[in-house]
Amino acid sequence: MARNAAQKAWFVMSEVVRVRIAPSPTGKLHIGTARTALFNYLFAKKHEGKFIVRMEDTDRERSTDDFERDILDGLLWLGMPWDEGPEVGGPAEPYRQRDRAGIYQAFIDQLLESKAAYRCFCTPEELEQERAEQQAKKLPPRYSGKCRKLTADEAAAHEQAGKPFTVRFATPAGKVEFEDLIRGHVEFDGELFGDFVIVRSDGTPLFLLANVIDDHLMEITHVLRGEDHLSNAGKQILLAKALNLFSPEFGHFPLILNTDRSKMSKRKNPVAISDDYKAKGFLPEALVNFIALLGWSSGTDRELYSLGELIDEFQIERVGRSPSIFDLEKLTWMNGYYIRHLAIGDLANRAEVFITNPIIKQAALKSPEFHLQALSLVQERLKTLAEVEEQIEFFYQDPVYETALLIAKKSNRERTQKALTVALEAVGQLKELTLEQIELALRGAAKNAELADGELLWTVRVALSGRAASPGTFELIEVFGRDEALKRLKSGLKKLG
RNA sequence: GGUCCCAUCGUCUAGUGGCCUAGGACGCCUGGUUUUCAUCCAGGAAAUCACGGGUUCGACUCCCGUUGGGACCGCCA
Repeated sequence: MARNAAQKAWFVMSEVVRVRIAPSPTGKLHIGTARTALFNYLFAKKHEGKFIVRMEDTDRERSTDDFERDILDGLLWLGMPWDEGPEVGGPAEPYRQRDRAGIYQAFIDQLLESKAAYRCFCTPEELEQERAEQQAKKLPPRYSGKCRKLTADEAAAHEQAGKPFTVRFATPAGKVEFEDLIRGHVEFDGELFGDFVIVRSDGTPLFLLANVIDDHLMEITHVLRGEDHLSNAGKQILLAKALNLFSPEFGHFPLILNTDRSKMSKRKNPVAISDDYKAKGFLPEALVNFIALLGWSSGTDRELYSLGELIDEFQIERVGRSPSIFDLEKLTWMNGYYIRHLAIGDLANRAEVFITNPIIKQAALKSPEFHLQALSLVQERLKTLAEVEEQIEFFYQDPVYETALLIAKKSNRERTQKALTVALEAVGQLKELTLEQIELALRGAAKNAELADGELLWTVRVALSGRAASPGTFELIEVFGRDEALKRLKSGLKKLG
């Protein structure tokens, strides 16, 4: 636990920016947490500083290893590896609060000794009742400060009797003020905080306290987090002062909202990066780009940025103060944009996990060239990777469709039969299967048979794909090759009777 | 109930006193390219800048108030 001299010296000398993201593993990586992480990451990289992850798992009841795994994997997936934190270590090890349990006691003792904090013997039931009464009287729910008035003897007697106690901060009266990087001058009246609990009856510190101590020990220079922590900053500044510690700079981002303008929540929105976005076929590039725009803008008309470009352009002063609603439609558009701009091999790699049909999987493995060609034909119509399988299915399996679909809008059965017949002939006679030759042959065939181009091309396309909407006729023939194309045209003709 | 925060097209936003009869993006509509869909291109509708008062020669921009919305007030973080 003790840092060696070299590390200590390094800390003292460092003037670099050190920021942290402090998630509690009580749920999967949340959109809001991801955005806070991103802004911290961008801020750190922009200033050539360190991005640190600290797991705040003091809530043992709700914290799980699975959630921690999900959060860490999510950060990595989004492209934000941490310089210090779980699994990579660092000079301020350990980076999980459950492993730091021994660190906090000295600080708690210091607070108790200096009378900046006191033991509270009130039971949860008493407190709950007190709160209920205050609520009923429409008074602000705050601790009465009852145990603060206990004499040393009374407190000792309670302790002697083995009564469980929490530790409360004796919040000093007076103003707390600070300059928030995003909100500007902020001030609170200390009295309004009440004497909040900083240590549980089991002796473990609460977030408010552990946070301050760890930020100090980890030499955090800037605390950048959601606006829901704004009043906590006031409490933590007070706490730091009582402990004789410097407070970091603070910056509080506006919240991300549900459509009904309440704080974005699991109930009303898909918020889990892993389950709701990664698993649904969203690209990390799109998510990062989109999330960055929730609250931040460059001041120009530009909206498309890679992570690297974001690092170059990001300025904390350009983060806005008003909350934003998460717009899934725009994210989806952006995702499609990023998919369209993927190199085809890259698309294939990323789409792989979304292809579950064993027939397609095997065939793709067997002839990767064909697979790549099929993918490139559907690439521009994908909004998410999850749509890949449905889109390329007909390349691998005989198309299933209603006979009527073969007949183009302004055509009829006879003309369609004719179209298929002459198309069959034209494709059969094709010397080389280039887009140009295919088009020439098909259009020529239509002309000779006195058919509109559209009549013929539509039915050929449907015979090949089985779909009302699909990639173009010429492209399909080129990718399928003569034999497969012929086979499908024949089966189409047969359907027509 | 208290404290704090926020307020420009449906949504994300630009705008820091005159360049704004408010710009961009998503979505929506129309047209073009085209065998279909998608892409792409061109165009359009869409914000009395929440409201009311000031300050100023001049306010989306500054000040005050009102209204609306939100966050926080836990032995959660």
